[in-house]
Amino acid sequence: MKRKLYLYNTATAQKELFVPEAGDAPVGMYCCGPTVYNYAHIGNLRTYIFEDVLKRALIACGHDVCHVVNITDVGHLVSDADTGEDKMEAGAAREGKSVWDIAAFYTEKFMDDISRLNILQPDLWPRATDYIPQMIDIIKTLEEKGFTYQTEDGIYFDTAKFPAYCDFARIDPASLWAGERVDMGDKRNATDFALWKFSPKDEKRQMEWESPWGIGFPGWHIECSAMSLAHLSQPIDIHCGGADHVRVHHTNEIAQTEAATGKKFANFWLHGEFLVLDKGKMAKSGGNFVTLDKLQEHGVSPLGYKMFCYTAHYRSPLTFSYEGAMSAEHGLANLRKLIASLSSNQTQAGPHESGVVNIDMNNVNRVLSQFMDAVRDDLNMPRAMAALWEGLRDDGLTNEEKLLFASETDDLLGLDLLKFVDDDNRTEVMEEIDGFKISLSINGDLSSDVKKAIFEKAVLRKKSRAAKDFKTADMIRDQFAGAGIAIKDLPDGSTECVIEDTERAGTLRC
RNA sequence: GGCGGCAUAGCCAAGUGGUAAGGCAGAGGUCUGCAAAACCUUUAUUCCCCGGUUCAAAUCCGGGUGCCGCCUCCA
Repeated sequence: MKRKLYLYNTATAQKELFVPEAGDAPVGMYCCGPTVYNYAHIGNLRTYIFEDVLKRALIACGHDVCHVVNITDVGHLVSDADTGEDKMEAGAAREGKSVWDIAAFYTEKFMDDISRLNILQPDLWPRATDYIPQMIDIIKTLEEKGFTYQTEDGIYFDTAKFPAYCDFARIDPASLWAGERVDMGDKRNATDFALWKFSPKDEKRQMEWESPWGIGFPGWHIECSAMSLAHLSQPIDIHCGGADHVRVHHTNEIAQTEAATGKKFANFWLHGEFLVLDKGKMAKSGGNFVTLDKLQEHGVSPLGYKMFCYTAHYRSPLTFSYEGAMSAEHGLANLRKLIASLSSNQTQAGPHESGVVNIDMNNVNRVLSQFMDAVRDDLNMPRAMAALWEGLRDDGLTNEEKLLFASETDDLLGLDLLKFVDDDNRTEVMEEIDGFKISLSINGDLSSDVKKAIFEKAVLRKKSRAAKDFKTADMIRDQFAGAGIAIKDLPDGSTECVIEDTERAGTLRC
């Protein structure tokens, strides 16, 4: 049985009930992917995080999904509508490598980012350069139908011949002229765009192909039409991308695809808003971009950043700061600790008797439906996260019920919420020395020498405290802190030393 | 210049007519020699400003101010 999912459709400018085109067949979901000429910054990544939630929500609502994300490894021009350098070629020149090397390198980096963010792998990762024949076919069809014209530097789509051109972005073509920023070149209309570009006569491009019109390379927009049509049936159920794609890229995709096929291109169009800085947006060209690695240097993990993205709705700009991202990192750590505390079997809260499996699905479903209602309402993650916190603190649920609830929500969130539950890597060593109970909680392996040093110092601290020599006791605590060891004096009089980093702990000596 | 969006606590932000979610940070408490950790409690009479509609407005309307995005490669 399918659950209802409401999504905001850019094409109609309203929330609509999502209905797949083809009944029980997998939902076709096409997401515009990266241009692999540089690292992805966290603003780019925000969009893939939103698309991941969308995909997981579709699955949670009972749909199968065929998810396609393209890799743009050719044809993206640096500037000036359809003139100027190709991004790939520029990147290659910058780094002294071939364009193919550049593409391979940044493709791998991007996939690594996706994996670190715990984003579900797309079913297909088509690369633009593998679809040149399909692109040429579409352009040929457009030519036959009279939608194209040739200029000195390429084949162009004549937007004047596609009257619905302005519908999607709700633009007034006349107003575009007022901007005085459109370099017309030989184009007939400001909105016309290149389908095929000829290689420059005086230089050899690294990426170029034969075509009926001459040696050259494809325009940027045609690749998405070719790759989406190659793998998904038309109309595509859902087409996604960043908000910046509405006006140009997606408008052009719709024009060329619908002109060529005579059919509707896609039913639902979803767009993720930008991650913004105090002063404007994050841009690859601006040099102010933050990568996942840079975030980690500031103490924010990839999943901490994902958590940060969940604080805002995907259709709202989200203001980035390290402070804000760090608060999400803390929030995620608190969430995991809270969830881990549910599994410790010494506490048995809740209205049920201990010793039996304390799970009443009615209770789990009650809080889970609060969470899912928010998700199903156009992916309202801020509300969903609030529902998660409230569910975990609901007195009407047993720990087991809460744990199941957390596990279910994590299928949607992908935050590794149960990370601290059943942490097999952590070992406990307990010793009683001179009447003092000391336990070590170790994450990894620790040599017996270091263990001995820790025990000795911990005992010395206890003795100092007993003798009211707090100066010595506090000094030892500081030493431990310096070695990444947290000391907790527990209510039963014992002391626990929590070792997070065994390498740092190794610096401690007797 | 044209089009669109936003303005809610120290920070990130939900909330589109019925009396302000959630997270982070902060404060107080329990515990402690002091801490840490944990737990408990608490934090916007008010939603940029000025008018208006309404029994009722953060939410609707008009005006103003400020910020941002798109129109150019962009997630």
